[in-house]
Amino acid sequence: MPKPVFDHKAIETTLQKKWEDAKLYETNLADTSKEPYYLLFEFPYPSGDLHIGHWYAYAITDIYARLLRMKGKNVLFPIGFDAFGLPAENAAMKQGANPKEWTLANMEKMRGQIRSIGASLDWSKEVVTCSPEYYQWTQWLFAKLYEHKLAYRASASVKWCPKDQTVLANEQVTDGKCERCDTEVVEKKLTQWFMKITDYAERLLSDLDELPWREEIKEAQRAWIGRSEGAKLLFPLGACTVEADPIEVFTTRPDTVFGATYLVLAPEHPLIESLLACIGNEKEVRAYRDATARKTERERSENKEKTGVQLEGIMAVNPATKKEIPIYVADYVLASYGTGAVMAVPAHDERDFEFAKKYDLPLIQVVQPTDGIFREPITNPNYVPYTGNGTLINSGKFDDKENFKVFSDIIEFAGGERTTNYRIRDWLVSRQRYWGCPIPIVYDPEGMPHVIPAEHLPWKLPEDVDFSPTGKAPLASSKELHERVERIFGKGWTPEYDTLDTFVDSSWYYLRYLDAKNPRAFSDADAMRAWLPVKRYSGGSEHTTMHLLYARFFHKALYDLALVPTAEPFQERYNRGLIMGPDGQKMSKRWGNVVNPDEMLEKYGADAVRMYLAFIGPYNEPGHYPWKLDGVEAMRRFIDRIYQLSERVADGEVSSVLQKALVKANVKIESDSDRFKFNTALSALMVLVKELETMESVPASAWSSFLIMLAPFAPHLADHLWETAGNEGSVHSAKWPEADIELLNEDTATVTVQVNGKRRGEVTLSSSATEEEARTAAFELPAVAVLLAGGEVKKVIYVQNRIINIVMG
RNA sequence: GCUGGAGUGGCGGAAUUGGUAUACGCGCUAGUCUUAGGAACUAGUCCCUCACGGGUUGCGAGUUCGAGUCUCGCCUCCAGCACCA
Repeated sequence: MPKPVFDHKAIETTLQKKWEDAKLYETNLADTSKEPYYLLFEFPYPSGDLHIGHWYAYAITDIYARLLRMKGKNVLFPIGFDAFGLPAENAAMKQGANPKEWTLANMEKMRGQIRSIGASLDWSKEVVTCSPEYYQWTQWLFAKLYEHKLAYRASASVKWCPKDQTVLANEQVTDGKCERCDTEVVEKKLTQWFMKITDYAERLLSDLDELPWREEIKEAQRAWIGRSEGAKLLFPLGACTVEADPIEVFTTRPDTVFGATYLVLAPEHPLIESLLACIGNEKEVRAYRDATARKTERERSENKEKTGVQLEGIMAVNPATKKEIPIYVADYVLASYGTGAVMAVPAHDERDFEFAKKYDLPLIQVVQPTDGIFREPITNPNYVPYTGNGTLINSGKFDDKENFKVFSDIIEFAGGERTTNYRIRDWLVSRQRYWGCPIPIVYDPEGMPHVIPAEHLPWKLPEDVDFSPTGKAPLASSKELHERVERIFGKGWTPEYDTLDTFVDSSWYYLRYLDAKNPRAFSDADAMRAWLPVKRYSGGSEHTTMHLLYARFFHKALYDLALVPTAEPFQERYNRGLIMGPDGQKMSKRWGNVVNPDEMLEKYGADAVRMYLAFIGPYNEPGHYPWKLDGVEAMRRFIDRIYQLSERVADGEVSSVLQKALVKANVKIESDSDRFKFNTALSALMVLVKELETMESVPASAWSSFLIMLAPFAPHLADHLWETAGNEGSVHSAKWPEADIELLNEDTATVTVQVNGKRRGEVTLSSSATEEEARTAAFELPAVAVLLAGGEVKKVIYVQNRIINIVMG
């Protein structure tokens, strides 16, 4: 007779409908009788193709949501769509679709696919960033930031993606390429909208210390913010026919200023233009400037050989030595960092050394190493620049002092000031694309920007638009938008054509979940007080220096405007791993290794897919996991074994052995799940099932406890068996069994016996056995006795219930 | 190059945080059932050895009664940053 199997096709969708009809997962945010727990994952972009990775994101966090609910927490587990963005526009151009319709259709399709995995999501709070109900508040918040000078318009050299025909934020450029399409970016000087994230650099950095995030994530953010302490020093110009301010440099090594033998300006340094008139080699300098302007930053850094041109006929004065030193323009100095000018200390800086060698510039050693290690002297051709600490020489009155002890004194002596510099640049938020949130700004006839008053929000995205990207923002082609602006603001007024980067939309969506339908405010103050910060936030590693940084900035800015009650948005952060194709490669149509999620569900069922994903590895660290059918089949077997086990359920007493097994599983599932280690939690469940399988009949009460523990992992199977076992309601409304840890205290314990640290056997002792008793028992072991005869016992180490180690001479 | 994280069976990964290394699962081997199975079930499965034994957590040292876990040095992989002054 064939064994019965779990008929997932018939059962899973029926149960999902039942849960939804019962509104089982709609969280009452005002319910204060239970402790709130805000569990969040990064909301999806509606690309239209659901990836197994989506389920990995939702189904595995769902395990925890279900567990917490059964443990009596009021759990907020919401979902929405990050619905503005480029792919919609690209599809529009390719297939002639309308970006809005394309997006809405994809969302509808994905809602069904997401639902089919059986996650306990609260859809009633769904947030869609491209809906006017949402983006009016993105605009409102932008206006707030603008009023407080945290959003501003400025001309700057920015990164431009030639393929996507839009500017990009620095964070969206990896290795000189567009994050999205991998095209090499170029620099352009453009007037754009920025957010003043640099104002928050220090707090974004120092507040990391208090966050219980993985060091990896925190370090990546620290590196991105890139704080360095140093000084600003002024180098006045020598004789020159034009009146010019001193050249300001930033240095982290003011202690080496006596060794600065030349200055270098970045090719884009504004001073060069005003000096061109009084330098001897104007043509040459212009030519060099133009040549570097044509290169991308990447091309500049790839060129290992340093290049530059001296500004002839003009000198700067070293403020420490008062001596005149030459000035160069060279592209190894970046205009975007510090002051765009550096003092070169070739004796103690590798880059300056390289440049000085090429152009035969003088080296002055000012730091003498004191570590006693032999190094080539500076007069030797093999000299390598020494960048460490030591004793100062050739430094006037600072000679013989330790360099790091006189930092401040030297800065003062040279007339400079201490400063801190950050690598991070202001966040560029405007995009020359259609499918994004319109920037709520209009320009008066003089071209001055004005924020659009709140009564005109949502400032709607026009529909009569030519999407094709020409480098000019598509919104410029809208007749309706022009008419709207003139109608409301007057003749000669013009709209802002750029839209906001989607990362602006996603910087506050977790606030909107708390009051998703509110037409009067972006969120509810009481709800924010009760629910923020988000307790646990799960997402992808790729967002460490993008979304995660932006959202922290945005939140802090709102905090300063008293709009949110906490300084940080997310308490805990977990970066999830990646589900790869069966071949271990990233799933891609190009490799033909894309796993169709719907087929998996059809064949194995949602519970098997869920459990496979849970078991694949620890969820609290980002690994790369190939999708293996063998693994899914194993979970399918496990499900059927449980299903078959249900036929043995009968009335009866729960033995103490079984009781212990239940408690053990309970404790492990709880503690492992708290650490997002669902793989080991599930293994505890497997051990318990093995235990149950050894029994002729499974007592009904033990079976119910088991089903509750199974419920987070296999919600359909558990609820179905809960019902067939004759229980009331849904297993998902049941209470998690209280673990009686006392039961785990065994009367006896197996104690390992070691001689000189080597395992020689084990003895079973009462768990309260004294050292004396353990010793006696251990000495009686034949394997031990043999060794005892050959020597003298020097020491005995006894760890109760664990180990006894006999140390012999 | 700098910074951070990590190296455990054929594979994904366990190890109460210093106390029986390899849980759980995959794969593999043998068997049972079957006309057959790439189904299901049962048993075995770190390495060397017929065995007795011995060895094993990237490599080498150290601390300790005892080290996968702590310390130091090296190697390798992953990630972030990278001409950042």
